[in-house]
Amino acid sequence: MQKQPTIRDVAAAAGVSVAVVSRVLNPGSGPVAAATRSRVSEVMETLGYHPRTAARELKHGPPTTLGLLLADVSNPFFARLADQVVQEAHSRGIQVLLMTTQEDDQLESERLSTLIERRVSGIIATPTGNNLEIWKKLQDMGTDVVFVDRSIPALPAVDVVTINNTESARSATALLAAHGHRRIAIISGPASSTTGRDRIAGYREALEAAGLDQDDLLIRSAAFRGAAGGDAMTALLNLEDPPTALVVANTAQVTAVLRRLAHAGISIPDELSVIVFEDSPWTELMTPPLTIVRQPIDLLARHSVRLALANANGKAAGKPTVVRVDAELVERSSVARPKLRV
Amino acid sequence: MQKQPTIRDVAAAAGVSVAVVSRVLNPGSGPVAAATRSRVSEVMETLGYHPRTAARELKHGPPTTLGLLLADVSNPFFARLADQVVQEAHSRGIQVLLMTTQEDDQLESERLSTLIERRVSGIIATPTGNNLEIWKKLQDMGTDVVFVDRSIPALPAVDVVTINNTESARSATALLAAHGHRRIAIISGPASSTTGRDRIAGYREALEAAGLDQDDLLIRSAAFRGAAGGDAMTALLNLEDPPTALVVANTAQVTAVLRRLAHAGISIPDELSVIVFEDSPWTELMTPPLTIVRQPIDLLARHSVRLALANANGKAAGKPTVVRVDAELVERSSVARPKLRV
DNA sequence: AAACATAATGGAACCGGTTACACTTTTATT
DNA sequence: AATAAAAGTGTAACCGGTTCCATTATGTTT
Repeated sequence: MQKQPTIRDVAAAAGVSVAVVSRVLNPGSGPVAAATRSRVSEVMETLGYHPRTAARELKHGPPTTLGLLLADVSNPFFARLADQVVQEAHSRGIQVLLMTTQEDDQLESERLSTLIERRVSGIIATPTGNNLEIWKKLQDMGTDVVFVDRSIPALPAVDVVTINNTESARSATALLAAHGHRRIAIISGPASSTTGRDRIAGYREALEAAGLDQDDLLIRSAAFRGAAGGDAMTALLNLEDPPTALVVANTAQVTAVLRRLAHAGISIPDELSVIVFEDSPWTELMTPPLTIVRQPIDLLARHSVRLALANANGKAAGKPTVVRVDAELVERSSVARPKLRV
Repeated sequence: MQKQPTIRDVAAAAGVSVAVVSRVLNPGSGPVAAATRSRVSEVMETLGYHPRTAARELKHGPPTTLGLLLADVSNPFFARLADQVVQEAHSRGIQVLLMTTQEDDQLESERLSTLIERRVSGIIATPTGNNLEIWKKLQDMGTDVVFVDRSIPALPAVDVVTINNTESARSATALLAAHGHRRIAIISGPASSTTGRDRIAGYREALEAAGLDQDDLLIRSAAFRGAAGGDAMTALLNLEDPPTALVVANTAQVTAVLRRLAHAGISIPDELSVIVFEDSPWTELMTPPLTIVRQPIDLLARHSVRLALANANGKAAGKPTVVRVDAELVERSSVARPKLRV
């Protein structure tokens, strides 16, 4: 366990002052003679010198770290988002601190405290919906906050990057209606989430446009975590007049819903047409291949990183940006015309 | 954009010295009168004071950050690993810097440089297999390096946490042999990876134990990224004497292989029995539900974090620890007796 | 009440970089 | 050749915490 050389060690070994070494370290911060530069570089090499980030950040905390605060990373949607965010950040020389909330306010608040203490330049988050004061404080401090996938209406000043949830649910529902379905159900995220609300709104729009009756019994919310999706599915199956088609708009609950369907022996699409919000490669391998709503995760990531770094890069804090990217409806084989009732 | 209060602002406002404030900040570092403590705490609250991590780390870089260097996070195996590592780290008050290599030496080397500059206390990584000198240097510096899922034989001094790959592949192969299969194929990771090598070794052991002939044509390696798995599958199907059973031991290529099978119209398990190394909830939803090897990701994560923090917590650097956890063979319906050849 | 241990606090150096400013050389201008 | 401008380098302060050590207040023991 050798202790690391400092900038002064390098300066001494190269026979120059620390200022010169610093200039070699930060090209453009001042003139250095070519000969000196190469000598210093050489010394750094032989000494195995690496400047300490902590010390650098002390002077003027440079935008070198981003906080990525997600519900969890076991959900493939968030996993791919994390992957893309990390890649995008790396390509700009930025590091990513990954944190998870498990959808828990308290944990979220703790994570935010650490991010404050680290003085990260930006935060990309899927907010739980609470901790309003902390989010505000973060912005006051000049941190670039970007909400991705969801938003908090009570915080209109925050940049937001989401897919066009209303439109996605609308087109999925419309496709089912076009196939002749009249009893179309939706399982969505909790109504407390903007995601859930928007998708249900789109669903309603589609029903209305198709001239179909709305039945609140066909609208089910399922929490992001746990087995809520399965229970919602069971409830739908037990309805007096059960649905002939279903949109599973809560990404986190897709497999739980399908498991329940398999368990109940419901065949897709003969007994139930299904469209899911989920872009796993597995959806195509199912029997039958599932019709899906594909969310352009790479775009979400790219825009999020861009916004999270925007202010730090000097762009004055103007009005908040809202980016809404379109999802893609991929038709496969889980949607068919409804069977006539016996 | 208000500028943040410092410890001196707090000290001034509370009418005490910075030393006292620091002691309030770090309980146990020295005595503070109860009255003073509460007054200072109050001032910190009203001023909205948050100590800067960068400044704290400057004195004695405390073990507050872990580097997690994975191939990528879009792979569900790594995603869940990341999720568990983050949770485990958080429960100990440690933050996680997430980085990805895309299996690229060059990128790995760059990531490691940033981790060195940050003086992270520990690194959990799935190494590409190169950059030996950097890994060594990291250890010299006293960084706790833990390889997870894979290892580098040329670096025997590093802690390693993996599943028991040999045994996992052995038992999967043995199950197929027990069902009467004599032509059993395996698609595994590249032979350059310990994971790939160990699994093939286990496969061979099982064949030998069952008294079956070994045919190198039945052993296929597929790179971790890209479509290599599909090509390997095609090659197997085109064999003069194609296999009746298959172990897909390269987690990253499972869906690619299955896609090729679906495309070729091969029915499972009638024409081909299949066991995959993969624990996605989707495997159970397939037709038929797949027999899988389940890797105890939570254990991998827990041990990794423990080891990555071990030395930092004062435990002298002894001999390297190797943790090998057992995977679980979950029998479902993708394995059957082979059909008699016509 | 004297003597001493202990608690509470403050002053100032230090961690390892960056940077404003002063100073000394080169190089360019007329 | 004199002078101005530019290039190269060094000194020391600073960032915001932590911590050693000295000093003062409080409490205990005989």
